[in-house]
Amino acid sequence: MSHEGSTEGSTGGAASGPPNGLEAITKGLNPPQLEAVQTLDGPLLILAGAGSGKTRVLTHRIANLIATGRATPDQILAVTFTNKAAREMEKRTAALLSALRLPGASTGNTFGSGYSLRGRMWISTFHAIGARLLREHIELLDYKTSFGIYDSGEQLAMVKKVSAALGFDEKLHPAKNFASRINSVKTDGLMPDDVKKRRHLMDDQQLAVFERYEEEMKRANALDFGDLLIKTHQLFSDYPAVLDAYRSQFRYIMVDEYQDTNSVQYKIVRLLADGHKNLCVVGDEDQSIYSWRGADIQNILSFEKDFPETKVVKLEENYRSTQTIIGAATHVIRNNTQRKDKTLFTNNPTGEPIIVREESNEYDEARFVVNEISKLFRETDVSPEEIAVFYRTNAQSRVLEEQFRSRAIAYRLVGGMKFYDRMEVKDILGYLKLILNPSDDVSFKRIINVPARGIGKTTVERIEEISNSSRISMIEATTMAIESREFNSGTTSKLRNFLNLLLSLRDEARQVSLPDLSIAVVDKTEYAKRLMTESTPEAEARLQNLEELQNAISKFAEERGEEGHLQSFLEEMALVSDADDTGGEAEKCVTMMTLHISKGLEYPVVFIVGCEEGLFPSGRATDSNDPTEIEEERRLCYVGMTRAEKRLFMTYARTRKVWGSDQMNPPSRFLKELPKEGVVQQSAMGSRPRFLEKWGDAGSEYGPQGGSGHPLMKSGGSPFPDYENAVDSFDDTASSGPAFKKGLRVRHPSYGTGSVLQVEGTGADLKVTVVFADNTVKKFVAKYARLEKA
DNA sequence: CGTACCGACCTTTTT
DNA sequence: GGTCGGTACG
Repeated sequence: MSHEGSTEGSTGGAASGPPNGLEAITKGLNPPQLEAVQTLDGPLLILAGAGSGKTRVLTHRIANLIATGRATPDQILAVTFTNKAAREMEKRTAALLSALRLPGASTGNTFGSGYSLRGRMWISTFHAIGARLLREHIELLDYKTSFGIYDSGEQLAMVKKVSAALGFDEKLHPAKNFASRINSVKTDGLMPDDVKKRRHLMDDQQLAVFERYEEEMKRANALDFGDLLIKTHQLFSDYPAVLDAYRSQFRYIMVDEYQDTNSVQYKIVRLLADGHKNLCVVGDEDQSIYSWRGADIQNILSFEKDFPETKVVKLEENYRSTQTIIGAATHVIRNNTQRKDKTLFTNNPTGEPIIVREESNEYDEARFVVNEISKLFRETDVSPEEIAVFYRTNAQSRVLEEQFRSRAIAYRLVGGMKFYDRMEVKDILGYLKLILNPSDDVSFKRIINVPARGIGKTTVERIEEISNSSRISMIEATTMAIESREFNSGTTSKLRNFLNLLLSLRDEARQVSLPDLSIAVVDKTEYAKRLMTESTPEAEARLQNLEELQNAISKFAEERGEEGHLQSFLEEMALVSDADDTGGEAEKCVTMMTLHISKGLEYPVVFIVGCEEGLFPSGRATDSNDPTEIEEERRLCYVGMTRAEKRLFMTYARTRKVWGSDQMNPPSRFLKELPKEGVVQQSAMGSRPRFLEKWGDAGSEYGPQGGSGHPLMKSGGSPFPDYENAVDSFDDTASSGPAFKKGLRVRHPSYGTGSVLQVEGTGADLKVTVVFADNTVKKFVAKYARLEKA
């Protein structure tokens, strides 16, 4: 932030550097940053701690590559993890180059005042790059250039179709399981033939579905997310001429967030970089949080082995956060074993203490967050867009939203339920997809009777059967069925009308612009008309969403000009997922998002809510007790904490409604891993002296902070209830936090209701013995058992 | 064939 | 508490 911004108008060239006032490129960089920016040839590994100016180094390095004449913008390939990061990097590089007034800087597409790299430099995600390359060359792999991209929902629909066609019962063999199995092998780059050689990866049924799935995807001329990478790799490995062309084009390659690359991405990078080895990867093993989707932390841990000549630069100075925050985050991540040796430090001021806050339930927790935010508005000059709230799961946003709304504080959600996840939007997109790609059976099934046109389930099933048995698309199957008089005259005429509708829309697509086409779809399908006759609030909202979609399409077409056609729009819809730049909404809003999405961002004030065992770390991680899963959760905690610049709040609730019933979870182990220094423990439930003993001497140097009117625990007090000893001090009538106590009536999701027989152990080891109605006696580890008060 | 209601299952995290 | 699939009825 403070170290940002490029300096203009410097004169004279550095001796080692290129001409034309290059101090702007090197100015204000610390020694390791400088080294990274000036190491241009050969393999380079940048271990960039959180907030160490990574993006700055990358953009300056790109500028340096261009300024030294090593490469023109289109000879640089920069891969980022999200589209947002790509845009950010592009913007900042362009600004820097424009400030340098480099020769050639004005030859690009220049919009307004800036130097634009759009269309010249390759900065985007692996998936987007794959899509772009495949658009160009996929005919080599026997697909059509108009291929569609299936998101996870469409992929699941396809798996369902296949699974049903093979006669699997959805109850016994949920398509979801097949889909996740398929995705898991595909992120490792494996296709059915590979799995045949590694039969431990799938059982016969899974393999059968996988094979048929691939066959059907091919016929539908559709690619899933995994395909975008796998086919790109296949293109390169099977067609050396293509590989050679791109090898010579991309003379310099950079990969950001390298710790989150999966094995296919790794192979693609290797193929491209193998000739010149001008490969720079940047990452931080402590921020690897995507192993569940195939990211392999080994890629970064063994980079030096893969490229023996590698130069390693460590960026360890953090410019973002206070010493307190860095100290605490470091203290937490130190508990991980899968790390490189890297120590984050900062020269920033000590700053305010971290507040750890106990609340009785998730509503109080949300109220606390909102109260603190109002207080910040009142007492400091913090503005809404400087505040972020992070949570582990999207479901947690609801309660927070309620509180924000009730206190009239503007907020925005990043990620989660996306605009184009809405039914009506997906319906219209379904039409658009089908127009472009008539073999897209998933879209066909989606819209054949939307809006309702009297084509029922039986008819659709019959069409699907024909499609399956003749291995033809459902559109073709429909035509065939009509010709062979499959259906009665009523159904036949409805089907004819539907096919004619599609034909006329395809006609339209050839003649009119993208925005006009989408208007035509809404129009000719009578989609909007039906909604208008409904005149319910829901229908009203849907109409508004359609309008919003129309606006998005118009905006897209306007921005992209020639490139703004149907295909590029659909591609963008499939690949851009962060619902981030929705107009000016970001202004004056508090931001809420999952911890995962927060990676790469920074905010002066950060709240991390729901710090409880079973939620964060997630239940999956705590249940499995797999140390690698816990370590990944811990990295997630580290990521979240290091987003904060000045203030950090971490909260937990004693009870929380999960799936409609109350659960009691102990505070997150990560809270226990915080240092004593610089952390203030607060509880909204009054002081409970017994808790204080456990935390020991401690004593923070900070005095108690005002806790929005709540009684405040003295710093040094343990927030971690020792349930057994705490029973007495809990006031069950005042707080909703029940403790296990002999005789307490409890309910278990599978065993029903019973009463507590015995309580032993403390904290995370607390065990509860319960006798149930049918006299069975069970002993639970309280932490894992989903016991609730009956 | 369409709609309205009931119950199962659900929760990680995302390109 | 919310979604999706299944079922019963109009």
